[in-house]
Amino acid sequence: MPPDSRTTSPARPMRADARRNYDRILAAAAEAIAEYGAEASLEEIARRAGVGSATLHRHFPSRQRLLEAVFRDKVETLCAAATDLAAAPDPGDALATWLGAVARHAVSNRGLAASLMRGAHDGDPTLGATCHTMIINAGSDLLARAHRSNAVRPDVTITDLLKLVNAICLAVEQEPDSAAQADRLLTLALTGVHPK
Amino acid sequence: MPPDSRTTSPARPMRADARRNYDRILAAAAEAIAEYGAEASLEEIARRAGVGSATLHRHFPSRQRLLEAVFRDKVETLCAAATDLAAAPDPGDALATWLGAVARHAVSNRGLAASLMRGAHDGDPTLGATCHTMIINAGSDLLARAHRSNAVRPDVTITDLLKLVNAICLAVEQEPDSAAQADRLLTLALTGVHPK
DNA sequence: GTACAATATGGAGGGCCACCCCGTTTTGCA
DNA sequence: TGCAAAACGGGGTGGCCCTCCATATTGTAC
Repeated sequence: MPPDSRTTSPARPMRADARRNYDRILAAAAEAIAEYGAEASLEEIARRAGVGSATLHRHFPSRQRLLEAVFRDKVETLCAAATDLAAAPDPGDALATWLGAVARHAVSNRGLAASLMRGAHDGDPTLGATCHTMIINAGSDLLARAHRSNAVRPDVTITDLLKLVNAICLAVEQEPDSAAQADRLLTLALTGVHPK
Repeated sequence: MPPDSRTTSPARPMRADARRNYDRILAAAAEAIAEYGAEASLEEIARRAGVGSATLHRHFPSRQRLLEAVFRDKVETLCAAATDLAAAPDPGDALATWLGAVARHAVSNRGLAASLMRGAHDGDPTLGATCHTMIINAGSDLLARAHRSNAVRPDVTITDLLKLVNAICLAVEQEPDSAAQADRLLTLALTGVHPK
């Protein structure tokens, strides 16, 4: 969803060339991030997109903005999954399943975890719908249900859980078998280290 | 412990000027890392130490090497703590206490967590005594005792636990109340999310 | 179809960085 | 005290992020 669509009220529609470049940059960024992670060189992205670096910076004033644009649809998928799982019979299982899905996405999209974790307190509180807040909103309902059914300790917050998930993903990101490791550690963290 | 001490067999002792610069760089690095974290500029460190950047690079061929030298004594403190705790009455508590200490150190020394996590698989398997392996060795005994007393599930490894601790520290590193957050999340991860 | 103002572009350049080359200086031993 | 070996560091290279501004493109009003 480029920031064009005339749903966003006061902003004029993008000019054709602007939109074309916006899309190219996004595609190049997705490619580069998959290859190098969230720290991919912005100049390299501009080069791949065939635009000048100034154009990249005009469309995306910060790396964080670019990451959010790249990951937006993945995040929307996760939010949709949360909505689906809200109807599952066991609220505790539903929450755990969803957290697992978050971990899987974060692991298979290098940089997503880092992107999800930031955005809360560095700059741009003007931008309402960051990946960070979208995910938190999506998870909140799932956690509320789990709380109500007493599947989760009342003092545990959604921020706690997401921080844990993202921390784990960040930590295993460059291991060879990161998906398995993330799953293993997440399960460990959710169930604790004690036997049984 | 600069790599001088004539205990290390085949290497000649360092020349006086080399050793002086080595120490200066180390002090400047500790200062800069405390101020800016593990990503502190190497040129800035050389500048503070009053040496040329080439000298810094000669003594520490990679950032990782420098970090390890800076954190070595902190890591040794942690290893000593592990030895002490090996005599504690409750092996499960001892392990938890030690992991808490690791977390506290990692949080109060920006960059330590990242440093502890790397070193396993990127480059330089020649260098035997990295922070990483030192910590793992220290924790292994504690975990073995905990396993024997059935305080920890048998499939949990020390690598799991340390990865968890470091992941948490990495994640909360730039929050304002990182120490409290790290402690909270670590407890959560060790005990699980379920009530009671 | 044309003219023109608004909009978008990108190359060049500044400031910062990691890392390396190599002529010069310092050290320690004989 | 002489001198080879060891260490030093200024300066160069190339990469990065980001900004300025002269130029080119676009959409629209006529």
